[in-house]
Formats: sequence, structure tokens, C-alpha cells
Amino acid sequence: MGRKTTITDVARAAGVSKGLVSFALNDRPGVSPDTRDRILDVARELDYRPSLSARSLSTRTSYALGLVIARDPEILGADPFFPSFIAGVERVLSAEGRALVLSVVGDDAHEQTVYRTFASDARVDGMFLTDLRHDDPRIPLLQSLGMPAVTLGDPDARHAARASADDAGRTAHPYPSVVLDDTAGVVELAHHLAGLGHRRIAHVIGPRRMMHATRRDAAFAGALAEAGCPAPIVVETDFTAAEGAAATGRLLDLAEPPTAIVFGNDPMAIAGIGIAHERGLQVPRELSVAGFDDSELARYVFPSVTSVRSDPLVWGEQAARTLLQLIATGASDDVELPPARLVTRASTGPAPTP
Amino acid sequence: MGRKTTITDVARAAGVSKGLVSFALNDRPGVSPDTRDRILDVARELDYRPSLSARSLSTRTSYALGLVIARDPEILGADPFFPSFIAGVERVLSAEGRALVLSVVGDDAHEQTVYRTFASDARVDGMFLTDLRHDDPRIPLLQSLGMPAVTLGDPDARHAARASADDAGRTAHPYPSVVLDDTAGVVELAHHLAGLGHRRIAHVIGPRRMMHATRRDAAFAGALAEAGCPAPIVVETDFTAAEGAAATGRLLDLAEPPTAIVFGNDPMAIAGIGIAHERGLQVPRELSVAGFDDSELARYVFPSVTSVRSDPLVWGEQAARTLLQLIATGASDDVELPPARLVTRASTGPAPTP
DNA sequence: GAGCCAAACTATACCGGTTTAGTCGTCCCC
DNA sequence: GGGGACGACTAAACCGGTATAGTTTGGCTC
Repeated sequence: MGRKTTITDVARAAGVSKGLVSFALNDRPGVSPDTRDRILDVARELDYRPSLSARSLSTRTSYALGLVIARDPEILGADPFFPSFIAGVERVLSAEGRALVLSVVGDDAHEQTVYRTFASDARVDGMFLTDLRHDDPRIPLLQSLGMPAVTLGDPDARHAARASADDAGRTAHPYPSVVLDDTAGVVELAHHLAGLGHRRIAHVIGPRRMMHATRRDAAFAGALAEAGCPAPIVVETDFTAAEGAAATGRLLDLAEPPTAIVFGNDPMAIAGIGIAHERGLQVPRELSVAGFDDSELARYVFPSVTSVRSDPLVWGEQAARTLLQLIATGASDDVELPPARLVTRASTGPAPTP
Repeated sequence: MGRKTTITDVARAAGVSKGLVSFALNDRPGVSPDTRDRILDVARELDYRPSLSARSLSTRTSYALGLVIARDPEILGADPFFPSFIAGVERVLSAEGRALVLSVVGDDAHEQTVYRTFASDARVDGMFLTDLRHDDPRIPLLQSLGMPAVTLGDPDARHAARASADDAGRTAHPYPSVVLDDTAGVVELAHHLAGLGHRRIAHVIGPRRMMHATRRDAAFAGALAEAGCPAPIVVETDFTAAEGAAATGRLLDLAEPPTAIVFGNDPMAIAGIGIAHERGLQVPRELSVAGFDDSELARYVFPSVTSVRSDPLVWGEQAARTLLQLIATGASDDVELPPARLVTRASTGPAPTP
């Protein structure tokens, strides 16, 4: 079987130089319409496909984007966020002939190495920054590596700056962000629970070093205060169902256990319901439970789980689009997605009367 | 800031030709020990890293492996198999300086395109074939594209051939396979349920076109027959919690509903428990439920779910190793992993007495 | 009709590696 | 001491594109 057809084959068949073929294919000026058409015809006929590696070498572009996930494999499996996010990214990339290079790392040290390797190998043209952390070290790292990136959420914690007098004074972050305001849904949830008469409420959040954990914590506590409720009991976890279950156990062991528990993701909420049932508590009659992300399973457990719907798929799509634009034009605006909304289901109900 | 150091820089600094540097770095014969050491020293000092794209171009190797997942994003999120599998693959690849290129596609037509594109762009050096189908069209496709691959499970359905007289006569499959015998766990499960006195048993399986679905179906039915039980009621689903729930509903509506339901994955099992509870049925007192894969959540719902533990992480590791070996040496043996084992938990119990 | 300019096209130098053909020197052997 | 073999190394071709400098062609101007 013959070799793959190269640009030289096309040039020879069309009777022109290979430089001109390159021009025609990347439709750049300097090619007469007739010639261009002829070249394109020949290329199609020979089923010519430019070699990615040759192109990468001369353009210093890899036509791929990178995603490094720094979570324990175990958690990754339980949390539906990333698969959906990836699917959204893919939807955009595959249409553009680009690929997604994925890396899953356990520890932070290894994480740095992967970012460095991706950059120095020029394996990707840009990266997605998820699970943003406070003063995220990856931002200066990527900046020093000259690697374009897009962040999921605003690395400057604009919500905090908003309260301060000098909003304009905040540090401009170097990368465009795609923001999905999760606090909106959390606030709705706080009002929902307060409205149901709950006063002793617990908030089981993800790792504090991740911005979304503290951001939601602040939003939830703030909204409860506004509604005249006491501050929630906050428990930090690593997002695993195991820690969600453990946290629930500890909360229910308190002298005055909460009447409602809000979890940072759905798997933890489902595990929480499991613990409650194990102890013979009725949900929501004796304990209300809510989750986050609104995964498929939330609808199908018993009772179905009240959750805050963030849309990882759309988030992925938009992040991919933003990153591609940044790479192509050198600049890209921040994008604000529709805020997360509360989805009320059967796991939340009126607070039990004492 | 200066350009990246290239092989020419190293050659100049070491006072040799760049060809020799290449030899030294890929430790090939024809370089004197002294010179080799000197070159390596210089390379280290200059922090030289070969350009991936340049190397790709001249060696026709991309140093990346590909995984195409043909599942609906929604299902992907619910099923923890892939994230764990990917984490396992990554563990091996990152140590080898290779990357994983991922693609998530919804429909089959698009699937073909992605395989073709990966091949014609030479974006990957080999591919993982998961969710093997009967007479899987991807095998001849990849073969015709000259793309190395490794299959998860045996595409020849050896378990069927085993029964036939002429075992040697079966078609030799072109790709090495990494087999994790899931039937062992399914058989254990059948005996477990039969031993508990269950007679009316349902099996909610995944899509029939996937080999593992029919394989497990056959194994389960066979083991039940052996144990003197009637044939199970089989329901085909798409692996979503939604269809798992729907199937459960239909089964419980039967005039003689099953006393035990076995599901093809854990999310469906959890959804099944949800439906049972919704109808006021006690699990396992009135209905026993079992899942598959033994995901984290299975341990933490109420009641905890009896499941068959397949080990996606190990599967991913081994598949990566096998594929790398195939690519490097041109041949690789099939690998047999420890079989899946039953994990008994609280969701299965004695059959209710009529 | 000489002079000029732009458009269309060619030739060639890259990109940064690998690989092959060829050069040089040294040791060995008869 | 001449010839062959071998080890160490260099020069240059090559992978398949893109980018740039240079050449041809045709039309327009005065």
C-alpha cells in the first residue's frame, strides 16, 4: 500500500509549487481563484490530509488542549462533574479538529511536573484550569511557561472585591475566565431551607483550598444570616462519599443535630441520606438533605435529592470556545454563564417540630 | 527570554555534530563513552528537552495513546468505570512521558470519523478499545488503518468457543486483549442469590450489542440453571440510572415480581433501590438488589449495595502497559487479570417467604 | 515603448529532530 | 609496511509542512 499523500504529491499533480498549495489550503491571498480551485480539487481527489506533526513543527502549534485533573481517581469516579465537563469540551474541539489531552494526577508535586511537561513539550496549545484554588500556584506557573489558559470561575474572587470600596483596584487576572455563578443557587437553597423553618443547618463543603468551596460557604452563610438564621455548622471534606457519610454521622451525633444538611456534591448527599436511613431517620421528615450539581442519580434515589444545577456540559463547551479564541486571537473576554439554579425535590421538607 | 535549547545548541556546546548528540541521547552504539558522557552532561546543563513535534515528524510517532468513548455524556457521568480506568491508564503513561488523547462521542457515525482522524493525523500511536461489541466494526476499521490497539476483554468470545469442539479453529484476533473475567463474579452472585432462596430473579443488563452485557447474561443464566433456578427475566437498558429505574418499575409491576434484581452497574442498582423504597418495599427483606463494578457510592447508600468488584484502575494500568509493549515490540501477549469477585453487602438477603 | 507595480507563482530556507552515507584515523595481521 | 576492518565521528538528506525572498507576467501610465 502506498504512502500517505503529502503536499508535494498534491503540488506535482496540480502542476504548481508546494508553497502555493500551502497558500491555497490555508486560504491566504496570492493565489488566483482558478488555481486555488484546481488545487483544492486535486487535494480532495487525492484525499490529501496535511500531516499534523509537520504542521506542528513549523507552526509551533500542537492543535490540542490540555486538562489536568488533580483528584484522587476514586473521587473522580464518584463525581459526575468531570465526565460531563469533558464531554462539553469535546463537543467543541472535535468540530475544530482539535484533541483533548488529559492527565489525572494524585498529588500536587506531580501536578506541577505535568504542567511543565505539557508546556515544554508543547504538547498542548492551552490549558483548562479547573478546581481553582486560592492564590492558585498554577496561574503564575502557566504564565511563566507562556501557556494560554482559561479558568473555570474567577481567580480574583470578585465576589469578595465587590464588597470592598475599590473594585477597580483588584488585580487583573492574566487569563480569561468562564464563570458560572454557583452562589445564586446556594442562596436560593438557603432561602428554601429557611422558608421551610430550618434553623440548625449544616454545610458539608469540599476542600477549603478550592475557591468554590469557600465561595459557596460564604454565600450560604450570608444568605442564612440575611434570612435571620444562625450560622451553619460547616464541615470540610475531600468530596468523597466516604467523608460525606462520616461527616453526616458526626453531625447526627451532636447534642443538637442539624435538621438540614447541605452537601457540596450529590454523591456526598446520597451517602448522607444513606447514613440517615441507616439510623432510622426519615428524610425529609426528620432530616432535610440537599446536594450540588444535580447529577442524574439525584433524580432516582429515594427520596430524590434537592440539588443545585450547575451545567458542566455547557461550562465545558464555553470554556473550550473561550480558550480557542484566546489562542487564535491572543485575547478573549470573560464569559458569564447563566447562574446555577435550585432544583427542589423530595429530600427537603419542613423542619421537624421539636 | 531565549529560545528553547535545541539539539544544535547542545551539539555546538559539546563541540560535536548534532547527529552524534542524537545518537548519544538515544543511547545507540557508535559513541565513545567519554563523548557520550560529555554530551549528556552538556544536555543536562542546558536543560535540553527534545522537541516532541520534531521527533514526531521524523519518527512518525506521536507519543500519545487514544481512547474514544462512545457513550452519552449523561451516562458517562453516572458510571464511575471510565474515570477510574483513565486514572489507571494515566498512571502508566505519565511515567513514560506519553499522553492520553481522549474523545467522547455520542453517535456511532461520529465515532468512525474520530478513529479515522486519529489515524490519518497520526495523532496517537495506538488505541484502547473499550465496551467491545459483537463483531466489533472498530477492529477491522483500525486494522485497515494500520493502527495498533488493545481490547478490553476478548473479542473472540472465547468463553463460547470453549464449549465448542474445535477450540483451535477460532479466528485469531489481531489485537492483544486484557481480560478481566467478570463472569466469575456474576456466577458467584447467582449462587449467592440461589443460596438465599431466590427463584424469581431479574437481570437488568446493559446494551445487548456490547459483549459484556450478553456475556454476563449468559454466565448468570447458566449459573442459575446449574443451581436449579428458573431462567432470569432479562431487561435490556442503556446503562443510565433512568432506564434502571424504569426497568425496576416494570419488573415490580409484574403479576409475579422478582424477589431479586441484578443490575449491570451500580448507578442502576442504586436507582432500583430508590424505586423500591418509593413503593414502600424494604430492601432486602422484600426485594434483594445487586449492582456491578463496586463503585465507592455502593458502600454508602442504604442499604449498602452487594456488587461485583471489577477493578477498572488495574485494568487501565494493564491495558496501557500492554499497548505500549505492542507498539514498542510489534507483539504482545494477552493478559488475564484476577477475576471479578462478589462483594456481599446489605442489599441482598433471604428471599421473602410467600 | 520604457518604466513601474502588483499579482501570481517558484525556489528555497526554515522548524528540530533522526538516519544514512561517507570520512578519518588506528589497530591488526600477514 | 600495505591493506582491510572497525570504531568514532561529520555532513547532509530527510520527515512534511510553513514562510520568505525572489522571479516572472501582465497591465497600466506617461
